[in-house]
Amino acid sequence: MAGSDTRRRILDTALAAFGRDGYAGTSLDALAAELGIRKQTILYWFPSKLDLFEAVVDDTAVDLADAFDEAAAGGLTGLDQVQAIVDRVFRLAVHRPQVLGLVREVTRPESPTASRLGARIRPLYDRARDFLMREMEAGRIRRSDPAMLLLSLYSAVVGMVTELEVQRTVGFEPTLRSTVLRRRELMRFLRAALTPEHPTPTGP
Amino acid sequence: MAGSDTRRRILDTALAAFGRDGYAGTSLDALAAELGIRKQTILYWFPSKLDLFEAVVDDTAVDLADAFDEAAAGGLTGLDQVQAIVDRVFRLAVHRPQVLGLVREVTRPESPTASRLGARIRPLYDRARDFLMREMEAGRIRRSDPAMLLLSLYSAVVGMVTELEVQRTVGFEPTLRSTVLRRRELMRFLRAALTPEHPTPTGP
DNA sequence: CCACTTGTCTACCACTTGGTAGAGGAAATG
DNA sequence: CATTTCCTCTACCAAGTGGTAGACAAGTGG
Repeated sequence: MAGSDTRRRILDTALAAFGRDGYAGTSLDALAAELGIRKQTILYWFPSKLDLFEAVVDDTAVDLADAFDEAAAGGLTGLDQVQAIVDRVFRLAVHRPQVLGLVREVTRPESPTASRLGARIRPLYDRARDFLMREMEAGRIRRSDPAMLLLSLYSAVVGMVTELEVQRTVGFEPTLRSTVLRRRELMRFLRAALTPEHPTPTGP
Repeated sequence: MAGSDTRRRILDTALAAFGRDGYAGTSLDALAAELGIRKQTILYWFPSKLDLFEAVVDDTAVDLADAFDEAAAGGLTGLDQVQAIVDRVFRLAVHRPQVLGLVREVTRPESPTASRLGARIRPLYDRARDFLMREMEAGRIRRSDPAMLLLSLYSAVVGMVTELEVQRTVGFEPTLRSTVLRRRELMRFLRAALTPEHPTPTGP
């Protein structure tokens, strides 16, 4: 069926539009124009604007979960695992920056579905927290409140990645070099923040 | 003149509305209803919606600069100065959470005035970067790229503070206790991230 | 060939949007 | 008193909003 392709195209373009202009700032007419179709075709596939938005969010949550899984599959520990995830998020940010835009939009307190992505992401959150807890026990990560630490990490990473997007819109096409630089600096920051006070108990 | 009071009230309520619902998500009619006046009164004081938004941004920039100045006035150095600023930002977040909401809205790449607050804040940014550079020279802060470090700091702080708002909307009225906890955890995070590898040269 | 489904379209609707024109009250100013 | 200035209002408007109804073309299966 050829129509499924339309559905897919709508989802992709809607992701970019919602992430770029926000929910309220995106009109179905504009979205349709961008797609080269009529608004009514969108409403054929998704009964309402809100339904479309929720579908986009669900779709994106799957992508995020996949990326996360992929980065966590290596069975790394401590800072190496953290680094693997940061790398993966950066790769996502470079290849599909819209995803991060949507995350930003959807974590706005008054987002039409403030809780939706949250619910979808919850398992990832729990896994990350458990991971931090385990690594703290093992002395590979500085001991502190895992939930708070996770929040700090999340803020730092998303903030840095968002800033990449800002730079892009302002006109500075971020070079591959500058992106690599940012990622490296962020990792130095995180390493410094996460390393236990007394070095890993490997020596005598 | 009594009208100036109206202007003030419009600015305050608009700040909250724009910060909460974004620019596109805020309608002049809704804003007027919230104020108990007619939309045309708003348009009397501000010729257009965009003008109003820019006025709000400028107004907020002044507040931010003041808070920043106040926190920097003590002439502290190193991590103590950083802590003073974080404390001040948190106080702002607790007393006037709308301000942080607006910062969030205005730093969106496609914000109608993406560059405006940026321009207003630029001096603060430069001062902060210079401060970091000086402190690095003095060995009181871990050496790294000051601009990047500042970005990491900014992300971590704003992210943490935003999360306060998220928590509030989800229903968990953040207690004073939980707020204090967050601030403390953030400071531990930042201290860990900023402390130079070799302790401050105070010993022999 | 017919009945039915699928997908996209045109036509339209009620409502909201930002914005204009100008009436009119209140208060200062002559 | 008359005039002017300041402020808020009512009355509109054209353009856009999300959404409904239904025509129509292209399959699809019997």
